[in-house]
Amino acid sequence: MSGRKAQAARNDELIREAARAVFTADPGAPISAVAEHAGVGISALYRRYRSKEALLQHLADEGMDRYLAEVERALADDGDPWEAFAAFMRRCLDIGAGSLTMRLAGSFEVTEEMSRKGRALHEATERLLERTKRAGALRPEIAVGDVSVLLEHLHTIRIGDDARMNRLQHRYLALMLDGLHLTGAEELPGPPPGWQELRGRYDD
Amino acid sequence: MSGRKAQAARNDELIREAARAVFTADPGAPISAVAEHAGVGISALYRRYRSKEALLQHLADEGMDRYLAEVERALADDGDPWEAFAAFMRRCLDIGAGSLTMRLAGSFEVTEEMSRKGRALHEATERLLERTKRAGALRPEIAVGDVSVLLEHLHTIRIGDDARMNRLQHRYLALMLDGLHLTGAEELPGPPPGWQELRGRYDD
DNA sequence: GTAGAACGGAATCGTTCGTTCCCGTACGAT
DNA sequence: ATCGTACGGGAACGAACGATTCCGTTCTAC
Repeated sequence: MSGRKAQAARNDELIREAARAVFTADPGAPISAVAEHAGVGISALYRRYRSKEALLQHLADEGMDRYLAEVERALADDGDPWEAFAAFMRRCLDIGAGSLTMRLAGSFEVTEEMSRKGRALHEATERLLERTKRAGALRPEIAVGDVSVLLEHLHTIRIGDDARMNRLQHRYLALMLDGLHLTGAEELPGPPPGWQELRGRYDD
Repeated sequence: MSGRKAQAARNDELIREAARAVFTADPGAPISAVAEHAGVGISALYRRYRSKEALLQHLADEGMDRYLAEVERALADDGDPWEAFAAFMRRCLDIGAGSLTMRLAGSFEVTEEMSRKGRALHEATERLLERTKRAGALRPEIAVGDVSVLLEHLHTIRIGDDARMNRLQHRYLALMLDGLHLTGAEELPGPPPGWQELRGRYDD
């Protein structure tokens, strides 16, 4: 329980958590800010990740996994399709899923593995949207890219402390969900953002 | 028409325009990017503004004027109140009003004059919202702070070239307007962002 | 032709940040 | 209790970036 090994194990977690929090708040944050937030020294960080880029890759990869888990959880939900979708969006907002990866766009090399995950994730989201539309609960013109953009931008709302910020993010999510649920409304302008457009930002 | 004086006058405009474009795209952009975008040298810039901060102040101030002009134009519109409000939001989106000032938050000293304008602007927006609500066209829980946050964040959507970007911004504005127009919906969570909260970001 | 306003852009001077290095410390085997 | 060692803290180093200044050039007005 105690001892160097225990501290090391605790630090593993501490560092992952701090990195997620710090880079979500500010994708361009210095690595020293992560160490500080985690309450450890810089070398504890470099012992675990070769470089800042390696840490970012790890974070993005982990973020994709979390997001995928949420989509699958929503797909497994047999209740009201709209409520399942809305709950999915709310959870994504809380855990930062679906946005970290995109906010980090351009700051690291994209591995083949991540590309593959990205596609899988895209398809799973597509299935969720399809199901919700079939139930007549979601505007038919909404595409996967819309979900990405919406989640990503909800996370950029950063006012007040963490609790207040979360509350405000949910306020605007609620507003958008109301808009998304409006199946009878006039069609939205412009085509939704496509796969290419969103991925394009990684290749700066 | 030609000559140094003419070029100087042209540069005045060129520089203002470039600064607006560049800092709207990236509030942290280097000053050399503005010069480059304007097609002038750096000294042309420093001849007009004492420092970067002075330029930012000028820009923010100008942005407030533009925003105020839009609110007043909307208040002067005697047609359908909802349509007047929606058109107001669309115009703000196009001219970058209501967002530049906030995106620059923290990067310069706020003058007393700007504080005063800020309050005036807040009150004018309040009147516009009130009128729209009285017509039963806007959710009653929407506050001025909501409009600020919404406009500000719509501008952070930056995908593709300028034309595409603008189109996407309008796509999400349309979605939100549908949400805002929904007077019968369940109340949004959390209190709206207040004057203090929004201004607080200037004092970093 | 010459003084002087405006320029363009290179040089300067800080600052910031990723990464490396060195040292102190506490664990755990003897 | 003690020594070897792995680990973490944080100062030091060097590169990159960007605001500001400086200097030589150009073009206008007289």
